[in-house]
Amino acid sequence: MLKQSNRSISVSFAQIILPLNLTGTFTYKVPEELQGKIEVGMRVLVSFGGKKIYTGIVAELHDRAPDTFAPKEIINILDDFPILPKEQIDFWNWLSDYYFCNIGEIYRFSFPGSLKLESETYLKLKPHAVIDFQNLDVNEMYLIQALEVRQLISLSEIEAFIPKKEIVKTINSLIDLQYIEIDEKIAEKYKAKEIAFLKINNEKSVLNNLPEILLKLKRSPKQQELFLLILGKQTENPEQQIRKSDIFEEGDFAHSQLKSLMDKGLIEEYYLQKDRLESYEGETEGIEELTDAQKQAKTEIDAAFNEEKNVLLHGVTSSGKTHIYLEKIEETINSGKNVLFLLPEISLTKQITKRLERKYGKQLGFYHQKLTDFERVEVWRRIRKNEIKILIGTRIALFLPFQNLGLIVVDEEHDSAYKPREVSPYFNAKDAALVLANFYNAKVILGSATPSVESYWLAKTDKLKYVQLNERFGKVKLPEFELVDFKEAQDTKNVNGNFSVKTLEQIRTVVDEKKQVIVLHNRRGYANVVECESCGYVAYCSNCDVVMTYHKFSNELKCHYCGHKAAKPKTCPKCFSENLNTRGVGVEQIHEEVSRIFPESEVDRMDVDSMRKKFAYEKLYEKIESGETDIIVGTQMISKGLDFDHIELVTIPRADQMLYVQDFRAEERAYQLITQVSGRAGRVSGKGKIMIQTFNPHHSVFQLIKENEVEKIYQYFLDERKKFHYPPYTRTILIELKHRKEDKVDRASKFLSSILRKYLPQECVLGPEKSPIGKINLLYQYQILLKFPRGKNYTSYKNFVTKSLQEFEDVAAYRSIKKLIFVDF
DNA sequence: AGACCCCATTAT
DNA sequence: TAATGGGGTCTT
Repeated sequence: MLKQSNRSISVSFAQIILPLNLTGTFTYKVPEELQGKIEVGMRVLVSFGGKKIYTGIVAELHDRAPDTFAPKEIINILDDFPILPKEQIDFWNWLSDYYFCNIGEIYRFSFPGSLKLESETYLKLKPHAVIDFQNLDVNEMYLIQALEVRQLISLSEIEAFIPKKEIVKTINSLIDLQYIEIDEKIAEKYKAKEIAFLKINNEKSVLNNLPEILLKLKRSPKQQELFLLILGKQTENPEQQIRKSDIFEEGDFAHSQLKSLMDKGLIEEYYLQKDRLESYEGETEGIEELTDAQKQAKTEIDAAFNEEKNVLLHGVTSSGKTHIYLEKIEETINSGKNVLFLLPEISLTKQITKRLERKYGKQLGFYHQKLTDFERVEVWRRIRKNEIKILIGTRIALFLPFQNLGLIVVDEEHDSAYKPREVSPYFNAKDAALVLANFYNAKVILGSATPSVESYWLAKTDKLKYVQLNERFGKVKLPEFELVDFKEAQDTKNVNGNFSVKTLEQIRTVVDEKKQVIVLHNRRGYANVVECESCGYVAYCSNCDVVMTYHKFSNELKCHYCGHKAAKPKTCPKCFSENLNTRGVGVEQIHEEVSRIFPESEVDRMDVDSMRKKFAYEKLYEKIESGETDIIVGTQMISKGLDFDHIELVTIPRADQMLYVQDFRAEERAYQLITQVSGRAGRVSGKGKIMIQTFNPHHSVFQLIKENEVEKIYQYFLDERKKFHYPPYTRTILIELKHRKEDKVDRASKFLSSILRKYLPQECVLGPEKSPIGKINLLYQYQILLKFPRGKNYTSYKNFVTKSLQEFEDVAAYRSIKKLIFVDF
């Protein structure tokens, strides 16, 4: 009876999300036999375009027949249960809507590749199918015959003997006839990782006949040695499995020797499946008790959560934000819910991971961009099966199929790695986390020592609960700031290269005490520009409108935008003068200088270029931890994750250059970078010192940092933002148009902005103008900036933007123009 | 994204 | 005159 009534809800059509960068979802017909089984969130196989078969996701089931086209049928369902929870589908829809990106793009970005089978899907004969060859056409016959010979055939292999156009028709017809089926097990590209182990075959009889066996092996001493090694291991510790790879690592054996032993029936090889994800196996331990200040903060968080409010936890460096996270994580887990812990980059997870590992062992999972696809599938499955209680991951972890999410922690919420501009879809993981949590009815803690101005504003306007922690753990003193007037130092000739004598003396003092020094210089390479002194020639990138940066270490010129490399010219390519000079100081040069001034000290460099080699980061990390390194010279990289006990001085030789970037967030970033890197100093001793060299010691940002009055600093930023109509007082959308032909983008951008002006208030549309970097990778770029007042109208403004973009799209001539849309950037 | 069609440029 | 390739269109 129940089944009957269920069936009366007609679900003859489905909206399918395809892994393609196309607008919207696609309508397919649900065939009769799938009608009881299909559910939203399941994966399905559908054919799209010519012959291609894709894995789509059911976004919606309905019975509204389309009237402008005849929908194709869904070929098959791939899951018994929805692989994607409802909350995730809501989340995808929100992202697509809010960030003007196609839902298929989100699907492609967020789903492990091997869960999206394409034309490599395999077909097989249905067992016990009785085939009536009389009624088959030629293609169907071919396919059946091929399957009788080969058992399994992939879709792409079928192309060899069936015309492309006929493939889908043939398969569909044979599936209809119940002759063939899609082999799901094989179709899943994912395979569990297997590890080879060895054991003595029939240990009892071997031990009984040992003398004989050894005699037999007498003429092959290597085999005997190998045999005895394995036998020894097995009898010594029968519980311990013997890994094949360990044996070959321990002794100098050849695989042929093992094979002979196996052929003689003495040794047996067997395989065990292994999780790719290494889990911590050691003991788990409890959390240390909170300090009074931390307890107070935690109480405030509890209160906020009770009022259904999310939290901005603003805690100075070393105040023990992690302690508080751990408490809340513990509570969430105890209440039966799961936790997502977001970090800007996975490489900085050392400390938090160690602490969580010790406590939660196997219930902890990791998920980030650096995992292989198979590793991703493993984590995906474990989350799906609710086996992971805490997941530590980067922004991509937002897309895992959480079952019962109770808390999301966004650590270092200000970090720009949460909104990279390089990869689409262009979403801000911090904002997305708030929305995702809402769908799951979960709570969020945004944590940072230097919150973004936007988050601070949300907290101050009561949209987030503001919780502060302003003393360092153990009441350790905050570092002392000193602004060094570099102009004055120059005038009084108290300068050695890029350093004032005063700064150098301080470095000397700290190094002599066997403490460590950080030198921050946030510019890659050796020099910005290579310039000809005679004719003024400057080396430009051949693909971009930027000068090439000189890297002395690799002796080449690099373009930091497209990656183009060129040899450093010995003479000027224009006038052949040998008078080539460099201008602009990069971190390599600072490193060289510091090494020269402190020849007996160990000076190391830390930037993306020197950390490119595998384990370079880990090696340097250890070197610093062990105290071998005296002075670390690096780019912004050093402001993250280097929590060492013996750093007592941080110097920034050319602090001004951080402020002179054409970006309304430049000052905010400078503040964050300086504060973050300062937090590395004096974490234990409380004797940290920061020396900032500047030509403008009276600049507001430096003065405010020195004063260290948080409220004043943020008020300053907010005032500036308000004055120039920037976020959080407005919402911005940046539209970037790119094309190889400059005149075409120029015209297109003018056209698009004229459409936008038609619908939107004039003051909301700025531009078009040539982007600050006019050409990257041979593409000319123009931009239009939209600024909208916050408030209810935003949605209607956004709808007009969508409408304008559609009108723009309608012009055939402009369809080849690349459009990038950045919301809230 | 990928298949297909149309048309222009180019080798033969 | 055939061949190659770029650009544009369409896919449910």
